[in-house]
Amino acid sequence: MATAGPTAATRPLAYEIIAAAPADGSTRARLGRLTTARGTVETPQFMPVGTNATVKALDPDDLREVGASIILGNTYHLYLRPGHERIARLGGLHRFMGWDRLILTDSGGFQVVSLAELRAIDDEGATFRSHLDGSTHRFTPELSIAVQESLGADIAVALDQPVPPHSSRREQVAEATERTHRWAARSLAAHTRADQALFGIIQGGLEADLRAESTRVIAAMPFDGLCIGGLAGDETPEQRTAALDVVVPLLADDPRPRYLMGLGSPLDMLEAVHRGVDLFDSVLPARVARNGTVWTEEGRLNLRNAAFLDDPRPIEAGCRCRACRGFSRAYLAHLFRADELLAYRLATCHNLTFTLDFMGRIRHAIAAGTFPELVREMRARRTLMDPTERLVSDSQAGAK
RNA sequence: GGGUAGGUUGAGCAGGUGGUGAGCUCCGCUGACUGUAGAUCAGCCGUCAUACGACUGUGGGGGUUCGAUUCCCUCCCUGCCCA
Repeated sequence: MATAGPTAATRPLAYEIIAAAPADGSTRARLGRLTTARGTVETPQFMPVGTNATVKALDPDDLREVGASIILGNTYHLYLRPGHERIARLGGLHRFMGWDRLILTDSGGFQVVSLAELRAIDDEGATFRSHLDGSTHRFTPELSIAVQESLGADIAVALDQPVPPHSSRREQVAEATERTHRWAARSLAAHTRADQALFGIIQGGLEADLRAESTRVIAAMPFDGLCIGGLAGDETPEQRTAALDVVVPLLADDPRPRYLMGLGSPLDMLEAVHRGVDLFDSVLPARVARNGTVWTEEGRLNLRNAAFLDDPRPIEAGCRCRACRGFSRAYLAHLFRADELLAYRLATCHNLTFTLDFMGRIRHAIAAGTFPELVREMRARRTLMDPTERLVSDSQAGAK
């Protein structure tokens, strides 16, 4: 059992390792509990993304029902609209959106990259134009922290400069990673809210030595948690694994939670947990749901496919979600074709339930000491949850 | 019954005033989506072909012509107006 830092009692966040990775090296998966004044989060855990102060298509009751204990908010988007100062005046992000469990706000660093065409970046900060109205804005580590303190997230994240896994030269990776380090230090210096945790981001791209260096630099700083950035992009599974195999061993004796930013495919998360990751976030389950794809133990289903128009079965027999409790695949298929709003809500509820329950299975397996077996089982089944695999054939889908 | 405007690929349209009509939007079919500018995007959507391409197609029939969606005759169908 370890707790984050010698002053844990006064820290805004405590991380307790409930079950450490076994000494036999069969897996680096571990069970943990993250505690803040607002509540606790069992890890490994998945955080649904609620960019615009909402997890698209769901309300807070839905979120609690699917089992979310922490969600992600976005500094960049909320700063632009409706404005962090307005949210602060209205009582903070939790009150504004009616969510009383944990919120982690992303720093806006990812948008610096995803909005690359609009960007001018230097050591001081990142300048970009709003995607909403074209107005010019400048993010600095200090502003990102100030915005996140205004929003009142339970966990803030230091501004970083992510590097796309591919299409980047080593010098670019090195430059962005070093800048991320300087920004990390400035973020810590700018952070003032004692009731808010702050996570730092490890970069380094796919360069092993840069990853290692970034891990050492960020881990040496007094963050409450460590994010692993720059993955969950267009890297191969092998490259992602290699990066984690560089980062996590260097954190072996570090008691803080490890958060792999952006990963959301169940099997991808399983593999990352296997390599020692505790937290994840991704738009993937919610986005694919809105676009008609739902995840099941048997594989992926695209509810827009004609095969489901006469399928009376629920998305997944035995699933506890509200979609599976009350409706057939045929009904969902109809709702998607009719562009009915209920389709998005039900499909999102299902995929988030599936994802969060999947993480629950992972936690139970770790607690039971059977996680390596779960990994073997899932690898063997290679279900359609994996975006790269297709599990359900049309004939199966159309079975009566 | 008379007049008038029309019948174009599932639907709705564009186009074409004698010289090769497969163009658009829906619908439909399939795929993609991983720190959300995404209830979005991409491909296909007459027939055959993996593809290159080939063929067919402008309501039906007939005529004129080297050649007809276009000109002529006739029939059918639809909207509107008048009886």
